[in-house]
Amino acid sequence: MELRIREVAQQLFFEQGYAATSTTQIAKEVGCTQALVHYYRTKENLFRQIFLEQVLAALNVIGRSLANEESFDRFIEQAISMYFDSLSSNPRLPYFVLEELVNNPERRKYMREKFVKNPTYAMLYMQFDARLKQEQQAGHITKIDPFDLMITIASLTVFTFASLPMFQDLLSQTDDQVREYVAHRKAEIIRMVKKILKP
Amino acid sequence: MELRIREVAQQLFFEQGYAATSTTQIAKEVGCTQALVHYYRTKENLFRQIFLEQVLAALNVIGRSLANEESFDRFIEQAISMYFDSLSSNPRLPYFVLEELVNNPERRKYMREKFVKNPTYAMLYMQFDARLKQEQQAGHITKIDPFDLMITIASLTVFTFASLPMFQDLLSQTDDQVREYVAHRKAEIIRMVKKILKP
DNA sequence: GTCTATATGCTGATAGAC
DNA sequence: GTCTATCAGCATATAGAC
Repeated sequence: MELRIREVAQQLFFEQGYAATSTTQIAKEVGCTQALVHYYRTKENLFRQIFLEQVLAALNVIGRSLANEESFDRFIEQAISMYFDSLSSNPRLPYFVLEELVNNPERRKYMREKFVKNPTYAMLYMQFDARLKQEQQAGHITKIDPFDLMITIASLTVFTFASLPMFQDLLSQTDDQVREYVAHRKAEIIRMVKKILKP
Repeated sequence: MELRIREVAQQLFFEQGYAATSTTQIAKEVGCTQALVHYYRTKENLFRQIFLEQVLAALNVIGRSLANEESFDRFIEQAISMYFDSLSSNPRLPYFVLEELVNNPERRKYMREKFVKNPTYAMLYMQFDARLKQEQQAGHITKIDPFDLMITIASLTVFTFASLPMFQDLLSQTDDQVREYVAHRKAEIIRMVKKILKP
């Protein structure tokens, strides 16, 4: 049952956020009593495990894309493409992470300890930085700050997924139209980032 | 007192979101009883008035920027610049609107009725579309879908402000550093959008 | 208009039987 | 491990005195 609680909790946290999801609701969907959700851990503990796992998975995708040794254009294309694809089965993740980090200073602190100060993840950024400098010196791309590039790609990707429910409802789109829209934005973002990077 | 309740409520809704803000907290900060917050209206009613007012103000800024008759580059520059400046005194607004629209299907429905189906705002988009087509035909900019351009600018702008608390805490930035970062992103976004639009 | 007092419901969490 | 029963706290909202 522990696994089922985690699965259901994850889905509900994704869909509604932490504050809007009650342990009672989790229990109801799992089909157990509310007390059982608390037997293992507190709500905050349950959340943290799920949150951490998801962020790690996302960072993993980014990490793997950095291993790409082809041309920089291909690298950018693949990195954005991989990220889009991994999010297509998890479209609520970007908004979920954004929401919890924006609303909860405690979690930002937790993330700083866990990731920013962690050599493994600091290294990811160093690799990205090094690769970018190398391509600049070879004249393949224009001079650009690695942090700026990172934020730009994150902005375009995260917003695409975070605004999906808005987009769907405001413009009365069907599920198929939404899928098409995401595919279109993926291609468009790749195209734009490449253009931005042109010398 | 009615005005003070609205002012305080607005600030708290901005900072914490709708769900996390209680009428008790509003009353405490106003300095009146909790019952008084309910004398005029329900919490949802109070929220809607504030929400509507803020979205209208934001749309107004966008509307005014469209009136710019100078070169398209100047127009883009001014539009983004105006939006950034108006948000600098209201940095929580983009996240606030995003959060409430993502989390609440009722409010998306409300927004669709209020804005998408409203000729005044449909016209804003038509104006933008017309201007873009005109500049394309004159060969000043590359061919681009107006909706794509809109979403791209929104992504870059909204994410800059929405991620501000994250950015500040994760990288331990001072308030001055944050201001500098926002100014930097503003310039960078203008530069990128111009480059994307180059023929 | 602003108050006190209170209704009603939901929350997270715990104690303790089996 | 899973249950029942129950707690204390906080939420929104309302009734009614002044």
